[in-house]
Amino acid sequence: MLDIKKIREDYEAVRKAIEKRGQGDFGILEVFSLDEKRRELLSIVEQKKNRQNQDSKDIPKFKKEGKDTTSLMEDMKVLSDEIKTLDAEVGEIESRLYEGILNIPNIPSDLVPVGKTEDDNLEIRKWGTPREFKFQSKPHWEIGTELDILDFERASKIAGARFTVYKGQGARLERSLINFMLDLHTEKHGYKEILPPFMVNRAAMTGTGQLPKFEDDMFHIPAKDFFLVPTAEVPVTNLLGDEILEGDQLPIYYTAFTPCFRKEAGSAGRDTRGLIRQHQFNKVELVKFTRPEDSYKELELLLEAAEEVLQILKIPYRVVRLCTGDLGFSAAMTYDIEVWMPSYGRYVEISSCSNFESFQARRANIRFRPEPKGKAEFVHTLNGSGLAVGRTFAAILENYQMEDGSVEIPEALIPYMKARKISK
RNA sequence: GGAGGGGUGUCCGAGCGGUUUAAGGAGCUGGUCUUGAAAACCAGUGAUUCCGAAAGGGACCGUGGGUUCGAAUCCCACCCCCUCCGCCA
Repeated sequence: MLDIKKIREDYEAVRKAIEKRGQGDFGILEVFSLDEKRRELLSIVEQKKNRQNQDSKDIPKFKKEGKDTTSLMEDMKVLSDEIKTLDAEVGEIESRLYEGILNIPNIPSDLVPVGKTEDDNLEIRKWGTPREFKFQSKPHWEIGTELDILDFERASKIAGARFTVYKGQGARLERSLINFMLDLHTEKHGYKEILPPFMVNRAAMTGTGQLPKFEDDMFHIPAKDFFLVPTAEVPVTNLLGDEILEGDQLPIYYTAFTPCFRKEAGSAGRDTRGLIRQHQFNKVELVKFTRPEDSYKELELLLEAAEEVLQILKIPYRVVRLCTGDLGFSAAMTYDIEVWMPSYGRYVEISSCSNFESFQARRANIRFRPEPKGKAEFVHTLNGSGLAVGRTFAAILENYQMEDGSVEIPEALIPYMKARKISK
């Protein structure tokens, strides 16, 4: 959520910045005029309320003095009705204003390149060299099926398309990756491990920006009006919602493993095979709460922590900075880490590391005191995948496949797997 | 799921239709006293939010509605916490 004061005072600049996303102005003018209308009505109704407050003190006083209060009460009735009408009008405007401002995306940072599609993203760096296969390499879904560690057919029998069953060493590899990532981030990078609920309420989903705009992408549990988490970002960021932190508590680093649930409503026909696009996938997430002045420095550190997973696993990747057209709704700036996927013959997103600045903090109401007794300010929130586990699994199968159909285990995972390779 | 109890300011806690601009206490800040500290005493004290340049005003007693001239206080719905029963890993 943007600061309404900023829209009010700096309307043109905000509108221009939003339009850099290339998807129109998101109704910012309506928000601007609703805000004006609201303040206009507010001063009228508050004046009337002041009079109501003053005059209603007379009633008990007069009654005590034995005076007749009938005519005063009749006047007050009229005033009261006026206030009710105006209050309803203000309420109506406020809810439209709130709805409107919730649907305006974040302002892209100046560091974000202006562009339309992912082709305009800025490559920052590459790590590792894609392996050249001396045999016909296979896509991970074939490797996994042949080794009987992935079972897509039975998954679709019990659930449907875009689900997977992991079996045997496959299940163990997935579990090993989760533990390896959590161990790395907690032991080396100073993140505190969180295991949150996998369902959250509407307020939490609104706090991080998934609602109201993207309700169709989420799995909803009508019985309790809960949503299955689309990413651990939602429960973990909202963990500190409606709190005022002390300045010396910052920065706060959290890491969490959760499954993630997404409808993938708009991606019918894309990545239908394999682990790349599933309704349910595992992810280890990194979340930070920082002082505003530190957030971009912290973003670099968060990105490096996520990159280190692939470095240790020795899988080639590159880092891109998303352009304005590819930037997510809530983000001010995002780096994607893209892993080399031989079956795709290109780099595929495996992590998205973003600085949301105060956009989520304002929605979720997460503040801190810069000085011990000072005025509370919004923190900056950041998060990134560290990493998407299913895609890491796929990348290992493809990048570590052997000619005989077996898969070598990356060195760092051997202690977790208690095996050096997966074979039939 | 059933039956009770409860959600009040930084904290504890009173209030159950109108001098409540939320009692009292703790804490915090300043002062008096003291060689210093503690204690005692005195004074101050919404770390909330909205409008406003300011003065000032509005809102806020779990959340949302309602009744009323007037609601922390009455009514309805919902959420959360506690105790007991049922069910269950």
